[in-house]
Amino acid sequence: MLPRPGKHRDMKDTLTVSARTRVPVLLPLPLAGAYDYAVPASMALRPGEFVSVPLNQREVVGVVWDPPAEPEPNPVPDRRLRPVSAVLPAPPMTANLRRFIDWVAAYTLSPPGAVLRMAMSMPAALEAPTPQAGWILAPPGGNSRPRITPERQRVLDAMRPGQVYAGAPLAEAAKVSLGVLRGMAENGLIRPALLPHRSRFSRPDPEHPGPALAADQAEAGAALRAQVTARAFGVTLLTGVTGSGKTEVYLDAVAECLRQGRQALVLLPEIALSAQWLERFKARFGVAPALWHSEVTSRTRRDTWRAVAEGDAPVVVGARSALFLPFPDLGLIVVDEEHETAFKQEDGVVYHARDMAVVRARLSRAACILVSATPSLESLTNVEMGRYAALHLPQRHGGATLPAVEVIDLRRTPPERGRFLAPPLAEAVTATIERGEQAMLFLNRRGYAPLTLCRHCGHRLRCPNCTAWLVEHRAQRRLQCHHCGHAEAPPAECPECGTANSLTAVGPGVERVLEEAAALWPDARRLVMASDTLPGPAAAAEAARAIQDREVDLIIGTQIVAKGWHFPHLTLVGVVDADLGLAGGDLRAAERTVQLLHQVAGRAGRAEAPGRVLLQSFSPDHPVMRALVSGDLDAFMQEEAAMRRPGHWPPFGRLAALIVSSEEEREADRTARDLGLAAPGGEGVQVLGPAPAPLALLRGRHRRRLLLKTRRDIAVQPILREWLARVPVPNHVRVQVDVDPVGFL
DNA sequence: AGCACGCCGACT
DNA sequence: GTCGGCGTGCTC
Repeated sequence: MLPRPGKHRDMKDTLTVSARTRVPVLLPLPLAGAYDYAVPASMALRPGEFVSVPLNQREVVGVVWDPPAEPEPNPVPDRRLRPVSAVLPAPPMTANLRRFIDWVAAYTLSPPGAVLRMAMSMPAALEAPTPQAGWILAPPGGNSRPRITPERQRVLDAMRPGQVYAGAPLAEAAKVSLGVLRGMAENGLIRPALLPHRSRFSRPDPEHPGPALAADQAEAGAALRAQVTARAFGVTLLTGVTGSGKTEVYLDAVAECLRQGRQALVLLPEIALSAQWLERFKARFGVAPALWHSEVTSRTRRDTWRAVAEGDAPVVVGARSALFLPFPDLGLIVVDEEHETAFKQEDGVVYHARDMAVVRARLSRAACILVSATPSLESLTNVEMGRYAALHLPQRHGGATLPAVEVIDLRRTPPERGRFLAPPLAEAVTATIERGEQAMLFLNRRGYAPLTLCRHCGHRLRCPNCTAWLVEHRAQRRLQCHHCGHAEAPPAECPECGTANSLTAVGPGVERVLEEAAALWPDARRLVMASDTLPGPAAAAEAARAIQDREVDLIIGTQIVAKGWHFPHLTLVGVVDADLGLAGGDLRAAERTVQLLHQVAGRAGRAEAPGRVLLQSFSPDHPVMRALVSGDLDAFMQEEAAMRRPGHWPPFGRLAALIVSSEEEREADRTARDLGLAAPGGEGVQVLGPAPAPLALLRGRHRRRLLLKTRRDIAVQPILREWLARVPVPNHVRVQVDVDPVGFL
């Protein structure tokens, strides 16, 4: 019996062009890899194309991925493949962004689709840019001669050949209704056409007369420009104290990148994306850059994504997620405040944006500039090893000098009982305000008090879901957990022993410092700056303006005051608790404290008036305090290096953390123990733990932690992959992998 | 990540 | 007797 023609054709297709009729499609879902789909004969697909494909009962947008280097061991048979539904009218994803996504997935041990999802956080951008937005004159010579009414004539008179008109203005100009236009379109007199899309992103002008550069700035700028002109990968660490003009120097490199016709990306920690920074950009280039961060609304997100993909947004300034934008020709990535831990994404795909920026720059053959007044030991070590170039700006400009830093020994001059400002600090604030200058009190703790205690039985109010105290927010009359969002009303009596009026606030938060300040300086104009008192960039910008315009005498703030601000009349900074960040066994506690307090100190004395910084501490001899007083951060970092090198701690070795978590404590313990028993070993490989994670209970999940530490020349990923494959993980138990952990998790 | 299937409590 | 809770498992 002859085969049926249809069937015969099917087989021939399968046999002869199967290699071309099957494509891998990566979906923005946490699946193990790309799925294969059949390509309809009418469709030409290349890697990078955005496509819509069926998945289960729904349609999902994905990206045609590259064929695997070696064929899969047991592929889904052709017959079971479902066809690609449609190709979306969007610029295809470039090969280098695809390589970047693969690289990040492999490095962080994340499913590639989870990484792809970060590059697809703008679904609407993939649709055709609103079709039929306008009208154009149809070419003459149609078969039928439609009737030309006076109304239609007026429309024809209002249009010039080849030009596209938006409907509403055209109808208005011709004094007709929109219905007339529709009728004319039906009769072939006019045709729908896309309006030439006016980009909402102005091109920054590299030749715009920006601020003049001092000699040292110009020299550093020239070195960076040369790196951009080379059109090759390279990393430079740009350092210099606050006020030395690092921003103007790297903007000079951005200008060079624009002259080269390539795109530039500036990454900032979210909180440093201030109005003041944007002003400096505008001063240099005449226009604002495209912005990309979590608060950019969906419409702007869509337009920005599309503009980036089409090369219409030459400069993007954004938070870490901007790394996954579809730049077709990225020539420069700047990571400002490169030491900031905010660059580390802790949920979902766990990655460090500074490190991934270097990778994306390498894949794009772009220059990369890491910028900081207080560079990370990682970057300093990379300079020392010759992997990164280094540029340093030694002096402050505008005649300003570095502030004098002193420690107030809280053991010798303690504050009054129940107070938190020691007499020397209070006196300094009084004197500063009396001189008509501004003072700032810094305390990196929100709310009124970090702990509430029963005076009768000693009970402490804890979060029911986390290993954490509830923080009192007196203004809102709430007790809050800063880890899970749990909030409750302050109880009238102790929940443990039932004693009334026995609960007492222990320790200060900014609200409590404000209370003390109100008592000490009732006439001073006070302003609290914390993430919960400044909801959004507009409020922050208004606060900054009020401070610049001297409407404020005393600023009380958490770490959001540390970055990106220029307060010209601020001459005194008091750090209420300089020891705060040092508690806990964190590897980088000292480094981070120095960086944060140095940044805060840098707020003081930026204009003519010299600045003064007072650190309240119980351990004035701690290396951190000594480093801040002497200002010799280089020596401090060398001591840090000397402490970490012998044990192969980062950056002299590699670290990966496994966080095992479960709602059932026993399950978490059991899986953590099993992982511990199956731990890899050998020369240069060590596993620490399991141990309760620093937050042993978080959001109702019990957490255990293991740390894998290896020599620097040993990659952790293959070891982790084999290790995890050996240990079965029960349902409801999660094992989160964190390669290069920072902070304690 | 969705969306189905599947097996146990309060309703017309 | 059904509607619906969300546990678990699959998607080329």
